[in-house]
Amino acid sequence: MKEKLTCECTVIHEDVIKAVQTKLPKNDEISKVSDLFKVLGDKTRLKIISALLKAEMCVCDISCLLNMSQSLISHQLRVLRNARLVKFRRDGKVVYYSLNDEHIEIIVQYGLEHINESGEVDETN
Amino acid sequence: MKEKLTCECTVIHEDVIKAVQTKLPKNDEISKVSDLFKVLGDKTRLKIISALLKAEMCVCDISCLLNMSQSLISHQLRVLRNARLVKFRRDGKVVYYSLNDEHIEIIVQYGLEHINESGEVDETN
DNA sequence: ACCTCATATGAATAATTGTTCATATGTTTA
DNA sequence: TAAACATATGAACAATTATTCATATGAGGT
Repeated sequence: MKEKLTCECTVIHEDVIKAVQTKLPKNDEISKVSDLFKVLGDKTRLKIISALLKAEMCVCDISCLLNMSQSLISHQLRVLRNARLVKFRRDGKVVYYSLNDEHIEIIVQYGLEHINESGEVDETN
Repeated sequence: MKEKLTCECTVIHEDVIKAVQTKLPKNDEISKVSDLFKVLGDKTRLKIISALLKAEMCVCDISCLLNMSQSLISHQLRVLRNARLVKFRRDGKVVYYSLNDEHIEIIVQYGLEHINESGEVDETN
């Protein structure tokens, strides 16, 4: 007879569960990684990142390039800064942003490969 | 004299903007990639993915393992299915899920490396 | 000291997304 | 065919997040 765990359903493969249980990333690692992907999972921010992959740019440049308000770009740059994806330097009134991490290019690159290989994402829920 | 573009601010580096402009990914590529990261940018889904990295599992297994309701797991598996991150096979009443794509492991791996190297994410807005 | 310009930010609103609850579907077994 | 169980799903609600608008900050030039 199978025993119940904390969930509402009968455990089907307790051995598998036990084996996997010990190998799961820690909760706070999961948190951090999902926060990272959350930051990458936004069109505006991904456009900013794509731009910064090509060149260091100031807020105004990015705003012009993407045709989005300065305020929006500034807000999103803050999110990118908090996630340590971008760094900045100040030169007089102008603040220049650039990417902070080589991983980002690779991650975004893999993302592109994935979508190019696996075809359309099914948007119908 | 500098000319105005569609944005509200004076263009500071028109040359940079023009150079970058041609190299940006297409809008629909940006959309698809950000959709992918959006899917990865959720703790529950990332836990499911982490589990499936280790073994094929049925819905009930995952639900038990993560101590989350069957309904929640099922909903999130649908999101993962729509994004083609997981595949499934049915065996009687039981539906087994597994990862659909080798990229995912690499992307998640890079995510982990990023967060381990760049220290804490600043949560203070 | 004042004006201008680049950037940042708080607060309000709009939009999206995650979770729960109730229930439906589909398969197996009695 | 009825009961039992695994999974799926619609609708409501809760929570989070993106965007806008108004305004603040901070630096440079006059």
